[in-house]
Amino acid sequence: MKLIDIGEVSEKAGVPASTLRYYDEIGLISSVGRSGLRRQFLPEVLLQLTLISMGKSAGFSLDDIARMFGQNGKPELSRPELHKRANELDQQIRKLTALRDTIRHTAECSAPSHMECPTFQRIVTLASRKQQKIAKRPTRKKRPLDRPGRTATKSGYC
Amino acid sequence: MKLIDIGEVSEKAGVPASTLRYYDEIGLISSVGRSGLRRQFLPEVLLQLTLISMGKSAGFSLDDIARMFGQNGKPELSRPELHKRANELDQQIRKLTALRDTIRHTAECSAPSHMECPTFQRIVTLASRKQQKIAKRPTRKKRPLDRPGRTATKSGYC
DNA sequence: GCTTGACCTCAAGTTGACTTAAAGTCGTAC
DNA sequence: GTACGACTTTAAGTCAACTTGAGGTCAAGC
Repeated sequence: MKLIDIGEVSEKAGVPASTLRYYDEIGLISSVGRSGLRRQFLPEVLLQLTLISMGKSAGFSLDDIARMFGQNGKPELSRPELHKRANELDQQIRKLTALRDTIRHTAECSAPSHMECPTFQRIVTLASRKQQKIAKRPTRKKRPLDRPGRTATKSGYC
Repeated sequence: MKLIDIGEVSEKAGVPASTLRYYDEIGLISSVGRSGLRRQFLPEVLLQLTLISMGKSAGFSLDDIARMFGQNGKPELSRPELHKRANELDQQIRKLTALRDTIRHTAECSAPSHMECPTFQRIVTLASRKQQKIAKRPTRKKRPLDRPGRTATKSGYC
């Protein structure tokens, strides 16, 4: 089993060595030895760092991440707890999708203030409504949010 | 135009009044008047707060959020910059989707350590690979990531 | 043997986003 | 007219996640 030292990990993962030291210190990753003073890691640490990066971009705390993928290799969280996390992620993905659509829309929309734009309002309120009730919403014919077709709107912007 | 005061905004948006004051102070939202000492807001502040919440859960800073949806109603960012933001969000959505699948998988997989599980590794590395090259990847028949069908894996876990 | 560069430790500093505390000010109900 | 409760201001405190700085150590190349 080949060990890689901190410099290489840092370079391959694109994570500063100081951060790796910090992660090691808090037990999020763990070095398996030293060569001289240099920390050495198992190759799988790269996979862990990918997970950490994904977790962070989802807004999880390092603590949460550690609990989800314990450095021993087994999650500390129970199966239902993990599923709960996954479902929360689903929620968040919907939020981000709405935000993306909103941003694309504001980039294109000619309304003087997007707050006045009905399409804009629709995307946002629709997204926030989804937060509350997921289960039973009437399935409708979808059309792309940022190009709402030919239906004229009151303001005429979109 | 009906004004709503800070208490009501706080309650309706589920945001502490102290936070609203803070947002007001840094110019992320703006109160339009006072009744006595109480800040009063236009109803559209609720929409703004929804946007702020979405932006935050995407990891944007309050500064970024302000720049994307300026309180005047017009974004400070240029069209291409907005599209760039939207594309970054697309990236992030993919990341979160991979993370969700990974979590669901670790919840179900029986491997003693998920680091050893080939399915796990596949989800994660696939996700991180997507970060680099988006444009030209060969389109393949998809199958759901966490139930990889009948193909036996080396370890036999998944 | 000496220098160099990449690491080390430990403590302290930084940043963003708030929260809390203390002391004050209104409008309303009694 | 006074007590109450919901607000106000300002300054200071908190928290996570790092980063920085100072001073030290080690292996390799000259």
